[in-house]
Amino acid sequence: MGSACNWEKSTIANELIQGMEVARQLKFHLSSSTSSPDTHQRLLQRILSSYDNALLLLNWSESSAVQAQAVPAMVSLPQSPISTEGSPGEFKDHHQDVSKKRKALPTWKDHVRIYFENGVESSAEDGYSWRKYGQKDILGATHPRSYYRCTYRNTQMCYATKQVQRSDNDPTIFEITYKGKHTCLQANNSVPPATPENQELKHESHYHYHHHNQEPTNDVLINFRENLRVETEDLHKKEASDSFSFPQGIENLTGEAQLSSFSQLVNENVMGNFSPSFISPATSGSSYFSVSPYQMNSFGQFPESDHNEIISANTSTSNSPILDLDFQIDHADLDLKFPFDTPGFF
DNA sequence: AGAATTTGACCGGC
DNA sequence: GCCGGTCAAATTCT
Repeated sequence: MGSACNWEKSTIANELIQGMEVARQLKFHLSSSTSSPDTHQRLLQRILSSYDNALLLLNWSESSAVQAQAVPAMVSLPQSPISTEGSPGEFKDHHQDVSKKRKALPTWKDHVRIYFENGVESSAEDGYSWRKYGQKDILGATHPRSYYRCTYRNTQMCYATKQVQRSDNDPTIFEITYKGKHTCLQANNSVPPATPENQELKHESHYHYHHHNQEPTNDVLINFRENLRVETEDLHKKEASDSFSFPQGIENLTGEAQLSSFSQLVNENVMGNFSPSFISPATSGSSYFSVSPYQMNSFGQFPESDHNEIISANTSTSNSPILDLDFQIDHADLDLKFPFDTPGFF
């Protein structure tokens, strides 16, 4: 897959860019008397993760190709070349019957931090409608894990799911694991339903909510800067080798610098890694820039790897969650060949 | 009343 | 047998 190659390049670039951004942020924090050593540690960790991921991606180039071959049916699977648990060829026979067997869906994780800013907290919202279907106490975890699936699971056969778990170490961080891509058409992005994260927050954190009813447009970027800070963190290497985190440093830059920084990222093909979903603060939600994943192959259409974890950030742009199955892989190409201002695209 | 959430039971993987 | 993930009936919310 040629596109996969481009995708890898950009992903590696993303990692390096991210590392740089976080390094800048760390620099900023170091010169600030108010920041805590804890923050420094975390930033440092993130920098290391970024570089780890970049290196990992380099090493994984070959194996990802192998993986791609192993899953021929996964048309341009935007999966992270980094598979995860298990070796690349270790695909189980995926059953599509709705059994209780674990679904072999591509997965990726996000870490979303909730911040209080001027009394307004930001929470996670990814623009999709989720319905909680379970909660479990996880061994070794202080907080229970919540399970959500797409609201339109039955009506639109959308098998996207996600798990939300509050971090033990930092209660302000919610680790979100997405599985499967949305195949539903949640046309009413402007009126997104309540989000699980918010529920989490509502019930567990007593955070305040700030509603935004905006389309995922550029305004979002502005609101993003003003009202929230979201953080995606790299997970363990094997989980998030293909992660992209929104530049942490961005909030520490001055207004224009932020936008500049952001747009720079967007322009630098990172955009391709953004999924269309976005903030959709609309509901109970507050604004939150979710890093969302998406554009994975639809569960029903392709057998998917169980261990493709991708972290992608999203910007939203499209009303159609199902932008393109190749969205991530071909994002570089997409940028070049598919102007977002294409009539009818939005 | 319908939708969403809660929660104990069930199932499969390890 | 344990654990994580899902189901589905009961409950709560809108």
